[in-house]
Amino acid sequence: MTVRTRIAPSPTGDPHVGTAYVALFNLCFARQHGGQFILRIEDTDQARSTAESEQDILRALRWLGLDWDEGPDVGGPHGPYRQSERKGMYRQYAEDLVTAGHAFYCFRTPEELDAIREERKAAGLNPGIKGDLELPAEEVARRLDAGEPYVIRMKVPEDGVCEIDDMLRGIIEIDWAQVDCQILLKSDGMPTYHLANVVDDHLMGITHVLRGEEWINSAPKHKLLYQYFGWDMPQLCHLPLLRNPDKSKLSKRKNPTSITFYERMGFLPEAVTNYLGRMGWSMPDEREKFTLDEMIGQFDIQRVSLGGPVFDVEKLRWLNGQWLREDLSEAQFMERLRQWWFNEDALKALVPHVQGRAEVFSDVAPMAQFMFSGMLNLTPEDFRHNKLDEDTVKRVLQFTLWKLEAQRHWTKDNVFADVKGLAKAMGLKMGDFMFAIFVAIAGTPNSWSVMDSMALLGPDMTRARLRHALTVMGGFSKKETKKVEKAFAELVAE
RNA sequence: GUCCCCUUCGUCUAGUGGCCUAGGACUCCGCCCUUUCACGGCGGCAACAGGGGUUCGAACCCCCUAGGGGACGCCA
Repeated sequence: MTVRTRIAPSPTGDPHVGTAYVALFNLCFARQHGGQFILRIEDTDQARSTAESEQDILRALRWLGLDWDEGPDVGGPHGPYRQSERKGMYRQYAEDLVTAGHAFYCFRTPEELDAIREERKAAGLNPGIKGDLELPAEEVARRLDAGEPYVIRMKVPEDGVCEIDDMLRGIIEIDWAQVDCQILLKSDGMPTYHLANVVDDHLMGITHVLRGEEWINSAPKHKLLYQYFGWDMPQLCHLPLLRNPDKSKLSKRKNPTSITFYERMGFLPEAVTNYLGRMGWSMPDEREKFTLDEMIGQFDIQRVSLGGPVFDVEKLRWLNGQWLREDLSEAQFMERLRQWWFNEDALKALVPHVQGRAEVFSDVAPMAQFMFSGMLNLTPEDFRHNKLDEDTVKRVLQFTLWKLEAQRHWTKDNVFADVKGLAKAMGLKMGDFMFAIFVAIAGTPNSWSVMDSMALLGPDMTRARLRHALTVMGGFSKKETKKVEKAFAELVAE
């Protein structure tokens, strides 16, 4: 048995707890059955997937103790999508399907497709693309010769029902009419997820796939591809999605979702993994605290409950407290604390800032406390400024947050450039602009360079504090948000 | 809009037809321990979405309704 977790870097590059969640269950399932657990990082969209963001995910999983087996295509820049020689391989598979009559060349432009989707939506149909995309053979040949850009799409039955066998949900029926003629090969010659997914899983001998519920609707495409190729299909299992407190799919706007945030916050990896294991799953004896090995030992996929669990940071904190108290000796506690943020390097980075400001050592802890804190205790009054009104202060915080969310290379210089650019675009003096940022990050406007603080605190904690500040300020109403988003777009465009 | 998935305390969950007067955990409240706080101990509040079936018997099986979520990209 070989089980794989497929990992795609998130658009922001943060290692997402949802990724770890799926990985955990794949790992437990594989280990429980004495099988292999393989990781594969894949993304055909080079713009959002960098070698760095891939490494960040691997590092986060390793931190959580989710060790994987070395498979033929283990993560990193060596993932199958990345290898140019394999680009040709995917093309070959796609063209084989064309030859066999299971796929066809399509020359429609994005504009034409949009029009078709609009039309279908207006007619009350699902907007998926179906049929009438295929051209007569001569026309295809003519356009191919003319060098027109094209994609390869798979053919899909017009009607009938596709049965998907899910390990937890039983048979799921989906009408073929709901399934569109999925693009297999993009016009740049890269495979889409759907093609690469099936080809890779087959080549790697994957027997079981545990993935998020969001994939249920594309399962028919995958099943059909297996049939077209004449390959055995892996067993599918769709896990529930982690949720925000408002029940929507877990997202960073409403919850900290980055694994590195929890690391920076001072959670123990054992506790985080333990907590993820309690999401939609329970030990037969219902105990709350257990190690990864204990979970593997007792693992039974049938004990997964299907309701989407709400990720509750409160309970995670409690569980972490249990680990801290019950599983660490004093020596171990001290050592973990050191490792966390009282290590040589972290303290060394602080010295240049505190040495010039302190008169006695007892000044150090008060002025540096925000470096060792999670969310700061702030009130709206803390943000009152003698020149800027409340709305402007909120905009400063919001714009900075948005700007920094897009920042993928977290260095002092880059952060500085982002902030300075914004201040200029808003027509504010640096000093006035920075006020709110200081309060949000350091809790007071009287601190050392907030750029240094942000660089030291890292992207996760910085963004979290900006979000927290915005929450303290009461945020924006729905209507305001629209206006503010527009203003930001104009600002950035200039 | 179309389709798919889901539904036990506010939250995480136990429960696979009688063991259910529905159990545990987080949160909250009270009491105890304690020079304070925390930890710990004890106790309390709090749920089977609604309606129909099937059955001697339903949280559990079936149907309908409602609610929530997801998918509908040259993203994954």
